[in-house]
Amino acid sequence: MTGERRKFRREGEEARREALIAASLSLASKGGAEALTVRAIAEQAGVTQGLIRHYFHSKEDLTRAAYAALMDRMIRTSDALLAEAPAEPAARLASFVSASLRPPVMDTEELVLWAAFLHRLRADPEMRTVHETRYLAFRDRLQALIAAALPPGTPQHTLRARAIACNAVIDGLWLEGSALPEAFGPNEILTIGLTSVGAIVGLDLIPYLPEAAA
Amino acid sequence: MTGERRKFRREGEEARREALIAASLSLASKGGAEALTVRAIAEQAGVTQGLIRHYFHSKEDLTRAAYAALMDRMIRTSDALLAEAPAEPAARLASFVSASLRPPVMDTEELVLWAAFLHRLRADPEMRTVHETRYLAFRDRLQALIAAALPPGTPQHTLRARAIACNAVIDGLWLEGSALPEAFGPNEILTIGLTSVGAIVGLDLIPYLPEAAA
DNA sequence: ATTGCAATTATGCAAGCGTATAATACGGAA
DNA sequence: TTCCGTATTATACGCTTGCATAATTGCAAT
Repeated sequence: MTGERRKFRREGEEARREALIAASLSLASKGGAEALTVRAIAEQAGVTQGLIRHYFHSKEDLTRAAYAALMDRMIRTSDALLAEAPAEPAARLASFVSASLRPPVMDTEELVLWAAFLHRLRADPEMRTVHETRYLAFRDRLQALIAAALPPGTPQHTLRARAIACNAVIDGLWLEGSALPEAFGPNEILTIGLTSVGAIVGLDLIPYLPEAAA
Repeated sequence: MTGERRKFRREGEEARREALIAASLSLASKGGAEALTVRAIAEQAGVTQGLIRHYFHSKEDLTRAAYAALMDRMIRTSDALLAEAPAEPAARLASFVSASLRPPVMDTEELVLWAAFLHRLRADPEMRTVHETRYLAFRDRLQALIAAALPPGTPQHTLRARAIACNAVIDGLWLEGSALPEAFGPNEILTIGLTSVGAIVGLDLIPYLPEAAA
């Protein structure tokens, strides 16, 4: 007669933390920051809300962990791509650029997800650190790719400047392509990305444009 | 003895709407989207919260109006700059780029402000339209500047592609410079912006680098 | 089987949110 | 000076939020 108490299984701490983080990212990618309520997260993870405070100090703590996990996932995805990329330097650079300007990276949900955490960077030093780490990780990879594609002996400050610039084009195109997908033709962003990264570093990357899908 | 009812003056509808919009933008630039509560907005505007619903259909309606006002302000600021810019095409292009990569445009508060509205673009078609309008307005100005600086007869699709690319570099540098100001040297972003926009359109813009402040 | 611990659920609470509505007082019209 | 429309304030309601605490139950050790 009395309230039927919900059955449950005991999972390890690690599994529960991962599930809660995954639930947070899933919700944030669809509904932005406002979708991140303890009740919604718990439901998505298949638990009740009390568990959140059992495994995380606060909801903000979970949010930070989710952001760190997201940044980590992005870096690992990128590294996995590079592991399978061609060996030729210019081709490697082109694959890196292309991958950033195509789904699933260039995608409205990905933009929403990123934006969900963006505003917290201002006041939260820990999240700023995570953000900076990821930004530098990407830029360093880009700089290594650029260095490999240019004549040896190119000065370090030139490499740094070009990496910052290329990273900026990619970020800008990603942002605009994700926010206004219908404003651009198929492959337009991709073509422009390769062209302008090529112009900045002084290479022709257009031969490496992947064959299109329509 | 009874509650001292607050004194007030009757302002026109226009003044009150503007005050509420200004209050919204001021709060959002410091505290992001979560700072936008009807009570905080009303206090900042020097009124009580009931007035918001008197002049706006809902808080969401006020938010939309504030976003539109922000976009409008950005465009008018840019146009005012161009009105005072030098006549020579390359110099004009360089001033446009420089202005975007310096305070008060490149600024953490400006980024927070922008991010406060970003997540609403997903589900709100009206705000998407406003966003698209501003994006295209900027890009069109950039494209006109590029066209003026290049030989006449440059094909339209080339101009479009270069405008999209330049806009992306500027956006990307603005984003990164606003989010991580301490990660770059003084004028580094500015120099990189002029260099890479120059590389994309095929001009040398470095001579137009404004003299620095340290 | 029994026990004991902690993982998990259930419940409640105070605060803040947006919104609705009623009461008030400003200021132009007469 | 009075009066009236409405701009403005005051108050309250219902809902959701994050968090705290108490009650339960799965499960490993014995």
